[in-house]
Amino acid sequence: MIKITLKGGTVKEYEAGVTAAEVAKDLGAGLYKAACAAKIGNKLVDLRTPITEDCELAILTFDDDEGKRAFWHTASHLMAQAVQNLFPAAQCTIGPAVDGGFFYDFAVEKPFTAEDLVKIEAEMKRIVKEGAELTRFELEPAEALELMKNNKFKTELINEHAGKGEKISFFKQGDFTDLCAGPHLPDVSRIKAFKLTSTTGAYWRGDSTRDNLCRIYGTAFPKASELDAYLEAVEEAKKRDHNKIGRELHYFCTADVIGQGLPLLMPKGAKLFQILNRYVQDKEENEYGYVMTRTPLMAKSDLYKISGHWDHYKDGMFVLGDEEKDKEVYALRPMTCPFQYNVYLSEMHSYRDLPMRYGETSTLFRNEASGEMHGLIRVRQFTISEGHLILRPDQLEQEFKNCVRLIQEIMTDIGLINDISYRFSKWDPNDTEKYIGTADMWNEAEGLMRNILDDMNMKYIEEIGEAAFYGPKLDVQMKNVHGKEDTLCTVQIDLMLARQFDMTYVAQDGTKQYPYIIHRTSLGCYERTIALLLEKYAGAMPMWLSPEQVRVLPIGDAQSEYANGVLAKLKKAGIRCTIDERREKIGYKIREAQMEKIPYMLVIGDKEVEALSVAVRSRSAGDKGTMSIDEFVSLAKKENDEKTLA
RNA sequence: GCUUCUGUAGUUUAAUGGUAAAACAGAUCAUUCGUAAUGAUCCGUUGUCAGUUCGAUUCUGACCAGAAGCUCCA
Repeated sequence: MIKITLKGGTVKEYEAGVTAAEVAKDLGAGLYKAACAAKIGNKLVDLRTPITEDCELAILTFDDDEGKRAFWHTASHLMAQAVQNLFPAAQCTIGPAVDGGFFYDFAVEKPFTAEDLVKIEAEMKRIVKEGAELTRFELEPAEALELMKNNKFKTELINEHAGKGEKISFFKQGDFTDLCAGPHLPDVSRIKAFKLTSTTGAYWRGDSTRDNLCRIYGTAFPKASELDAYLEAVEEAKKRDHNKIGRELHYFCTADVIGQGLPLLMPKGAKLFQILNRYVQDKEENEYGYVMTRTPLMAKSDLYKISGHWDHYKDGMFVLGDEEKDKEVYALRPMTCPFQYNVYLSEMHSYRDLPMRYGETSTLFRNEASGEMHGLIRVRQFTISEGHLILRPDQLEQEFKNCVRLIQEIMTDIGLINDISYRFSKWDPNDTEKYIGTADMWNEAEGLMRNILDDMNMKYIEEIGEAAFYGPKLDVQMKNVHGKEDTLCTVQIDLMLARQFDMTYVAQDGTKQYPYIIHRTSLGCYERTIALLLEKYAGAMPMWLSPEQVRVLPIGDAQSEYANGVLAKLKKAGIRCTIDERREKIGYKIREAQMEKIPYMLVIGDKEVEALSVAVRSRSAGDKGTMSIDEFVSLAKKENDEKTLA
């Protein structure tokens, strides 16, 4: 007999060799029916796994993240089976669970169409009705290769696993067998509600030089109502898409003749940019000891050769001129680093001068691949709150922490602090081509960063191969309405580029030393942040970020003089406001202001003129009644100055 | 760059191998109105370039642009 400790600390005894499924059944029929996978200790296992020794056991259902993934993963096998039945020539490759569902990649002659998806769904329904059990079995690599000999993709995977001396595990349901590590549901019939959402291209193993596969995305749930709720939530989220709302509300637009990835900020977008920019610059200068630079938007290729960009990033740069023909070739800058380094290089620095904190509102140009552009989130020209800190090694920790603190303060003020996550982006030691410097330097830089992050008790995920070519990064990540994650801000430790540029300081002992460098952004890329703010607030910007904060709405011409007086008072108080003096009904003017999501409307009629007051309407709370002009001005000013987010 | 899809007025949407429709927006006129749409009149369009055709917005191709995904993202 073995002792199994369950959730909540209950201990039960079972025969050795009992499976997790059997334990679940023993605990309750409901739990058994809902079980998707299990966890023994910290190890995720299939429900069929026999348990041979004392352990902690958790039965995972669809409500657990890992249970969901097993559910979706099984759904992907179900889909693969349906595809195999309908398109026998389609070769299966891989099909994992992802956030919100699953996909499966197939090698096919002709990509699937929307009609094909409908047929595949119908076939899946038929299979579910039959209700095949899934069974797991293992083979020696040679046997596995024999079984999958007609599938070059599976063969490649088997050979890789075999190289590690592993047995090869398979899952089989009905007549469909797939190479897979699991875990899986015991039975496909549990997958009651599913939808195939889209079909797209994908590369084998994510490598653009290899086979182009056809991917089908889908999602699945135990209940139809859950599926409906999910699909509705996805639709709702899309309504907040900055690319839609930002254009509708006239924050930005694009023009075919100007080019891809080159959005135009309209007056409202430009105003929001200015609000954020002034706020960031003031904060950096007044609270964090930055000095500003203003450096050129382009440079000779020589500069990028020193920085390493010419070797590591030339494809991503807009080069002006022809290297073959022209004596000198220029390129638009894809980053600010070497420009600010040259500011540093222009004079001698003592250890007493450090840290030097250079900030710049910096416009950059990156020649992104044509399929990459997305609204304001991925563009070819953008402006970031750039900064480089030149430091002595002993200053690294403090300065790094301050960079993180600055970011956190800004994220708090603009209301995104609870929407961001942190990523520790490391180099890939197996892909040294992409990086400069030695393994020792990388280990040192990453060790320094890890210590600081842990010292700050920061929660972060680690990602290999996401580092900059010159150093590790702490990336501040945020998801857009489509669930796609992008980097908002970054703080990077660079022990390498000071050497490339021969940047030095004179130490206490008179020797020349190489400084450490921190590359960082505080608010990140303005365009991207504006995009994510639009999505966060569905266009209804908090007062302090609203391009137009108050609109004065006189009911008729008779109130014009008084209304303009109110406008002047607001302007004097620094409130961004306009007046709508058109001869329209008040309901019409209100509707427009409401749809433009202006925080406050001030209705002015004879009563207000008489009482020297204003009738306040808020976009969220509606008619708030009348108050004196001064009362409203101080209320508006307070909300603006305190950066109220509600 | 790759896969799939899309492109009709400023915007949202309709229709068609044979003169392209509506709403909103805009302009003009009238209306001076109390918390989400006053009325009338006018204005304006098939992304671009080729091809097929007597005739193309419709079919085909290329290009341009947009969407989702892949790849990429210093």
